Amino acid sequence: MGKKGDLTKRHIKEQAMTLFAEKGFKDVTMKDVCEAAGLSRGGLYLHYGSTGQIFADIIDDLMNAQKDEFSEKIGQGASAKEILLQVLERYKNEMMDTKGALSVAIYEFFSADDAKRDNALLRQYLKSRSMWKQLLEYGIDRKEFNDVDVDAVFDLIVFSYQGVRMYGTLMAIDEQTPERIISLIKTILLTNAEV
Amino acid sequence: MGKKGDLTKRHIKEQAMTLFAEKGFKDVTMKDVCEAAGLSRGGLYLHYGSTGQIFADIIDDLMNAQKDEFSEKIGQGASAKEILLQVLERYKNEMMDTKGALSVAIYEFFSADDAKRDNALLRQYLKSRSMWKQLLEYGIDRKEFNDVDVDAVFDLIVFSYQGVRMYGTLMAIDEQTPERIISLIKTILLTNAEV
Amino acid sequence: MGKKGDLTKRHIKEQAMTLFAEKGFKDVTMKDVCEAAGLSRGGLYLHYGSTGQIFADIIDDLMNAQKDEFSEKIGQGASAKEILLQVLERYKNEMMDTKGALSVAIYEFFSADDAKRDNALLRQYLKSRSMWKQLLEYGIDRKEFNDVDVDAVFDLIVFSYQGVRMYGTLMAIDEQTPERIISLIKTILLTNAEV
Amino acid sequence: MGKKGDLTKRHIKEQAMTLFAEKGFKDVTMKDVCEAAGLSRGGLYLHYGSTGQIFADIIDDLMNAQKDEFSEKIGQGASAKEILLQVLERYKNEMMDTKGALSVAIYEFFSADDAKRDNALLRQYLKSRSMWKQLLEYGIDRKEFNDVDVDAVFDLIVFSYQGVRMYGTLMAIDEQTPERIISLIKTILLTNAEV
DNA sequence: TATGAATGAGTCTTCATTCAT
DNA sequence: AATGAATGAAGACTCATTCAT
Repeated sequence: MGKKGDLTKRHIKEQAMTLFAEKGFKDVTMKDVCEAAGLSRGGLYLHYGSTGQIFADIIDDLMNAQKDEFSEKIGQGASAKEILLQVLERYKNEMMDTKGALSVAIYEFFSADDAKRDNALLRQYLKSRSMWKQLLEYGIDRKEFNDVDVDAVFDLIVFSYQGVRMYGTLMAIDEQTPERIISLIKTILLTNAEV
Repeated sequence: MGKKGDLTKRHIKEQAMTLFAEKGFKDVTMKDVCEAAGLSRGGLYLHYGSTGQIFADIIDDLMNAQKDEFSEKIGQGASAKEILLQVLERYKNEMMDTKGALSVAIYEFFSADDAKRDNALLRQYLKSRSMWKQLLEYGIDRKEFNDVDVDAVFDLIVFSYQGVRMYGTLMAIDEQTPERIISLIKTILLTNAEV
Repeated sequence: MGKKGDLTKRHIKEQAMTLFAEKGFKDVTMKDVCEAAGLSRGGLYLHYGSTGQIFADIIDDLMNAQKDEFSEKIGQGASAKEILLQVLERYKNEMMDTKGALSVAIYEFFSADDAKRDNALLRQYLKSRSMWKQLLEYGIDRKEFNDVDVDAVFDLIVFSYQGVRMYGTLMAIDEQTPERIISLIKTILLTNAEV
Repeated sequence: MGKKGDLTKRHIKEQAMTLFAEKGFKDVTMKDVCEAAGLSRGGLYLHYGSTGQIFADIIDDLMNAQKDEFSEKIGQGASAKEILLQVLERYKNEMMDTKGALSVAIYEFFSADDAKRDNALLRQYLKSRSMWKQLLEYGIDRKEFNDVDVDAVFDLIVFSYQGVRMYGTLMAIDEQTPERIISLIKTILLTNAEV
């Protein structure tokens, strides 16, 4: 527990994350990581054999860090609308945070090699879907949300969100865009969308 | 016009396009293109100095090939709903066409280097936006569409479309997803969406 | 026929052969060959992808260069004893030529990797065997040689020859050794070995 | 004597021997030995500074283990022919034992570097020679062996033996070969070789 | 004694790019 | 226009070796 090697690994991941955020996945070399982490060639290879391993480790950490943000609140009988407004607010901010880190890298990483694409992303998507469905059904039950096609709304939310995030790294997206998308989603869900 | 060099260039672009579709942008080398095009090193360099030039040329061709599909029909007084259903049908098919070519490469190309992101994508986005706004306003005018926030609906359509296309290259997306998204968009726009 | 590339290849093989003779197979690096041949890194890789390929090519050349030295003379009805004495004389000289080139390298090369050992050496051995058997049987027929076990004598000749060549590269072998071995072989074969 | 360090050294040598037998000398790295011996890098270096040291140590052990197998029997007035047949039987078995360990490694080790070839092999050769000469002269004295050139016969025996052992690691040698060679040697030595 | 993290040198390998023909 | 040999730089990867603990 907590050996020296683990510290170094964490340090490598932190430095590498910055690089991935800046340059995407494919343009980061082991040499880059060495220099960023202040490690020698051999020193880095002691811990990771490729940028792919580093990236996969980072992704793993991120995914494990993500928890179900809805369940607890639903358990406490919170208002579905409140929960929704909160998460949409967060989504909006993330959509606007263009440099927001890893989307480019993730895209390159998972598109690189069939071996990688297997699971991680899909698992993440499914997890997110089950969370959202729970919320949406909860809201519909409580008559807080309109009686929509839960799957459709989820797909619309998640893919428009991802679309904006990705295109935001490629071109200057109008600041109003996230705003507008979020509003429209509210309109779809909330009966009296006096947002 | 129509010199031999242009023929060779076209041939190079065709072969390179296949490579870009397979491997994305960053992983295609000039060497790859040489081999694919059956040209010698020197021969290729006579026409293009880098994969970036080839790709930019390809993108250019694609964008120039895209014409305003709505204007004409609107001019002829066609039904807004009909126009909408047609284009959404096309979008749906494109969303399902996973290998559908260049999205990965485009993403890598435009995310690569600030110099490149200039505006090609943005121009494309704006062009698309003005086309859609024209259609949407036309439909609202004719009472065929609900009285929605035109900009918001456009953003929702285009970014959810792009989101699906991109994620479709990263993971196995449920075949129903494009279906559902398109239906939901219809619901938003069409008063009696008995789709 | 006779392109520039072939000239370069020959040049590479010549320079590499010197290196292999000096250092054996495993200690010669592609870098060594580059420098010896006066070629750049990339230049060498244009022609050969590994020292193994170079070595295999050299071995191939050597084996193809080797011709049946007995057949013709036998066809001319030459004296078996004369043919024998000539070839044994050559063997003796080769046994004494310690630096004599590639034995170390050959040993390392063929012992390296099961894939390589398959054939080349065995084929060479079998070719040599059939040549020798022809000579020995010819000599026995003509009553010039004693009525020996042809296979046994061949094995004794070839393996003692190889044993001396190999050990000669490892330690200082008595100059008389080849002499003695050759004489003994003559005694075995020739009825009145007043050699 | 008999310290813990000696135990570790013996353990290292045993594990390394396996590696040398498998891969020859040049391809075994200190890292390999670490892993095989279950030692850390630093731990191994405490005992040996290079694979050369380990190998030299192993060779030393082997040579010291070799004792004069003839003297004693000769002293007891045993039959020369019996002694001969026994040792030739052993040689035959060793020739057939292809994986029989260290010949490749020995060859690479002693051919590697002039510094190493000093004399270990030569000493071994001379020791073996004096043993054999003693036996051969003993047999000739007792009229059990033909009156051969003792040095010549020794060289023939030892080098054909070594030749077979070495080539046996490079190519598939006919199982009959050792048989035939040994028989022929008996024929040379024994008057009535009704073997 | 022993550990294992870290260093740095050496080699491999692949390309973008040039140039004589 | 086109060829393809050649260059040289960049990055990958592996070890021998050291050293703080």
